Order: sequence, then structure tokens, then C-alpha cells
Amino acid sequence: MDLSFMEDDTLAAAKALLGKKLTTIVDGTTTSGYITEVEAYLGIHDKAAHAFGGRRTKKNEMMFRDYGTIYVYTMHGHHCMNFITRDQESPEGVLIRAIEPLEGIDVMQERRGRTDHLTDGPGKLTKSLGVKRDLHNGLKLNEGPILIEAGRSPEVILESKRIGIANKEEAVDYLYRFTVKGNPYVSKDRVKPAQQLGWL
DNA sequence: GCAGAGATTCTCT
DNA sequence: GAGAATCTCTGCC
Repeated sequence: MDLSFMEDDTLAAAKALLGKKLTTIVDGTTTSGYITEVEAYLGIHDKAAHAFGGRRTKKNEMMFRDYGTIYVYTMHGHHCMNFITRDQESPEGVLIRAIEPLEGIDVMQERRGRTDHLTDGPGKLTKSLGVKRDLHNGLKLNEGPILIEAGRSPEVILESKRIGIANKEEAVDYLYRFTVKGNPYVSKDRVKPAQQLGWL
């Protein structure tokens, strides 16, 4: 599919990614799901982003690539997958935090070693989909084993604070986390959502 | 060369 | 709700 929707505005791209069908082909096996939860990271001006202030390291090097690049990093022994947006001057991207499983659920269960909670968290979905840093970091979407295509459309998109960045000062309040309202395949909040009551 | 942190997950209380 | 597991990279000695 055309990825140009990721070229200009990272927040818009994050919302547009909700509902997209995400497919990986690893070890000859296809696994896929619909994206239900994402977070946007706005690079240089976002204290919670790896590239805040233009910080460029071996780890976040892939954020300085063009839109459509896949950025996989490791932390606490888990992998997290991001889709890079914009251009090499703007190290921004979207963290894929959860998907609704579609194809290859039996393989996901095998990879995860359990039958529930396969893809409702960033480290969980990469494990279920077989995404690994040494295999997939720096690849481009739709040019390799990781693909996105048109999927479903969210009825309502919820905005909330991002997860796991409690010490990032003013950035903790940015509503850069987007979820499909009502979908059970989203990560469990440890922090109360900013708009929990549902008012606009 | 080593301490410490990090966009996490799981288990136990 | 707290704490451990677990891995890579940065920063500082």
C-alpha cells in the first residue's frame, strides 16, 4: 500500500495506523493482526523520545531514516517495534503497542509459550510475530518480511497519556497514545488514561 | 571496565 | 502494588 501518509505528520500517521493489518513472515510462517494501540514519539522536541534534542546513538540510528523504516530496539530483554515517520531531519516514529490477532494464532501461542495475552503489549506482540532486532531493525515496510495493508476502521479513537515514561517531565502529559475504543486487545494501563470518562 | 537506566513482562502478595 | 528477570547501550571512572 501507499505509505505516504507517514511522510508529514507523525500524530496523524499514528492515528492512521490504527486498524491497519500488520503481517510478518518469519521462518516461513505468516502471522498477522489489526493494529489496536500505538504511541507517537516526536523526536527532537519530545523528552520521552529516544532522539530528544537530536540525540543520535547506535541504538536509535534508525530513527534518522526516512518514513517507512522499521526501528526495533531491545529493553529489559524484550523487543519493541516502531515505524519511522517523516524524513532524516525529523527522527519521529510510531511505537506499535498492541494488535488484534488474526492469522497464525497457533504460532503466536507457541512463540509466547501461553495461550492468552499474545499481542496486548509492545514486547508481547514482537514476540508473537517473531520480530527480532538482529533480523528486522532498519528494514523498510512492505519491502521485506514486515508488511502493512488496509484493514479495518476504528469507530472511535481514544487519546491518552503514554505508558512507561513517568520521569519525562512535561512529556508525560502529552496525549500521544491512541487506542481503538472498546477493543480488548490493548495494553493494560498502570496509569489512568487522561480521558477515561469519554468526554471530548 | 563497570554501574545504571530503560517506550517491559510476569509472578506473587 | 511491588519486585525480579533480563539485555543492550551510554556515561563515567
